[in-house]
Amino acid sequence: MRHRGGSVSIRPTSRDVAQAAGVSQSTVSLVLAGKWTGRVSPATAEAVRAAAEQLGYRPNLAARNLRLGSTRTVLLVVPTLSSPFFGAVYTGAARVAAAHGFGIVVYPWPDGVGPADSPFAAPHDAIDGVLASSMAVESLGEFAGTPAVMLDSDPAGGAPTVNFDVAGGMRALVGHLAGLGHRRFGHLAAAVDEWTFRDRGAALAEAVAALPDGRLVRAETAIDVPAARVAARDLLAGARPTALLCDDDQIAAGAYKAARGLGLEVPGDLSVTGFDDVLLAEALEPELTTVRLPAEALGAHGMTALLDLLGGGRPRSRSLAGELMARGSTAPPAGAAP
Amino acid sequence: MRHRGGSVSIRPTSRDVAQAAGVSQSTVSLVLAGKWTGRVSPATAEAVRAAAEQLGYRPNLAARNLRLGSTRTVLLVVPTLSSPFFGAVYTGAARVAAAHGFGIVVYPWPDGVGPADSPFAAPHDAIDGVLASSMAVESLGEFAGTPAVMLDSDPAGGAPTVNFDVAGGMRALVGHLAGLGHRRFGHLAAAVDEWTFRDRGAALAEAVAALPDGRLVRAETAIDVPAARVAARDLLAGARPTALLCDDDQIAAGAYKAARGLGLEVPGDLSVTGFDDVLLAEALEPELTTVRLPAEALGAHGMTALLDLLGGGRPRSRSLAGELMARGSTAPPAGAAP
DNA sequence: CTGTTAGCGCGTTCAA
DNA sequence: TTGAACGCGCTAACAG
Repeated sequence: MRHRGGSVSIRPTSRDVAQAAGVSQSTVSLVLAGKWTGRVSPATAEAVRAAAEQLGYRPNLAARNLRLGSTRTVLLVVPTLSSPFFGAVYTGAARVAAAHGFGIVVYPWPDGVGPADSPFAAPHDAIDGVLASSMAVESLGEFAGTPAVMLDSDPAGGAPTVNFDVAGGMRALVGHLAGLGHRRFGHLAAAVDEWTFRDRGAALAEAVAALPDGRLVRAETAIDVPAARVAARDLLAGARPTALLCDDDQIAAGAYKAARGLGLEVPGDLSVTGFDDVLLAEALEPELTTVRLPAEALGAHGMTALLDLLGGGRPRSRSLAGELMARGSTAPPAGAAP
Repeated sequence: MRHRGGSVSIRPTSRDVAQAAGVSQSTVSLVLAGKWTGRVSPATAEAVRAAAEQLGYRPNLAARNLRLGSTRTVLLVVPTLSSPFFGAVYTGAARVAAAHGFGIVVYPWPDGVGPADSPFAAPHDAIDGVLASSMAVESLGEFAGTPAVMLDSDPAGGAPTVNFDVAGGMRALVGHLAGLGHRRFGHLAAAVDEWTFRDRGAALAEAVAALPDGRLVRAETAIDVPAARVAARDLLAGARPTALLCDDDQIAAGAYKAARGLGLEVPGDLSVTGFDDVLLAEALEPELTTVRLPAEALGAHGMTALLDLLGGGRPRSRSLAGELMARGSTAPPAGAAP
């Protein structure tokens, strides 16, 4: 609703600013775009700024995007918001994006939701690029064709990738445990068909096989505490590993419960390790030996690669090392010589 | 890379579709908008759909938004992504939004970051409305003027609000503990100046005051495990409450550690309660008695209210009840008669 | 130094 | 039943 004469509750356009400043629309555009030096007199430039300020003018993004064909916005696609992990990824990515005048917007895209579900619910292409974390490149469906960098995903997808060296992390864990004297290992694997978990499993199997007398049993579980508890109980009831390596800190929490349920003490009777080092690791008791994955660096490197890609470059895939966090949940096996 | 008859894989426009189908642009628009009944012959409509499908046409959002003046997108502003809580809020909001053809995009806006930090980093106004969770309406700054619904925020802000009945939750907790025989309470409060925590503290003080012989001591802590541990230790070293009510599950995790550090058993020597019931509550041992806050319902009701607001309505503020989850961390105080 | 002009791709009148 | 023409607000050429 427009009120003539007095104040206007309608959003001012660049034309309104031009009119108020007594210049043309293009002059306004130049001045507000910042690159007017030597093309507009400082006096008129100041007049334009004043008029814009006083009118509370802010450019219409839709129009600007339409004209420019780019939005300086990238989409961070994550499988879920229910893990603190992605908060860190966002923070890292947003920091480098902001330094380049880019914005990041987060789009949780749970697996198994087809693109057909909501034709206009996704930001489609109001974005310049996609940063996708922890998913297969194929499940990007709708965003196919948009420049994309995959995070924590299968490097065999064709898109540039920034990953964690999860294999190295697993080897570090096994090395740590073997150094403590462990030989009989259990693997509580995440029953999720993702690259990172496949890689973890393979690296673990390899590392144990390389150990003289190394033995490994394996069970799968969903990534939640109750499921992990059941899976751990079943595993421990059969074989009797002295160390249990869990694909995720949440799974480790379930393993704790199973161990206590069986009268086993952690770490006295059973060493337990996790993976990720999210908030859970330090909340548990004893605190969890795990591998810290540099999630913030993942986001930052991913955004850097995407910026490179958008600029026409061909960023190289790379891998980020994790860090072994040795804490209270691991100890020499019972009866081992110190 | 798509190879089709040697043509370049440039994004098709509605004009391309029109040309391919042998009709005019407006016909394409009508057909794809779904409102063509009685204005376009079924045969041509089908031809248009086929052409669009075959070309992989998808409308340019920027142009559509410019023309329509609305984006059918709302922004969910959250203070952090590092809490699983907001994942649930998103899920609830997204479900309702999708049912109405709206999309939701998440924008993490940490407290203390001024709007001046990144002129174009925020989605500004490429949105129809804002759903802001767990923040003061004043800190919405940049989005002032956009239709907004506040979630889990101070109802005194002017904007429509959807909140949790945290006061009721606290009363339920106190009732539960008092029923067990507790009279001396400790409050580990979150040192965060947010409505929800102020409300929790007030409700707790009131409930304890209403109890014959009720006593309450109080300490503040940041919301993380190590800080909470220190605060809890200090509190327990002074007064000797038999029950410790924590403003958050993470704080409760720290309290567990402090208790064990002092040789106190939970719940034998000290009952502990949390608030929120996020993943931590069931991972701890013993499992945490806490108040489950219906985060998903919060998001859903908030989105419903925002839709109402966008439609010109005046949604009423409302409050959602929490649910007491009595688990293993609470028991009668030592020496109490059963 | 500044104003005029021409679209970006779409949805929606108006005529045919 | 369909097509031609217009304009959303902005920016980038090109004139003046």
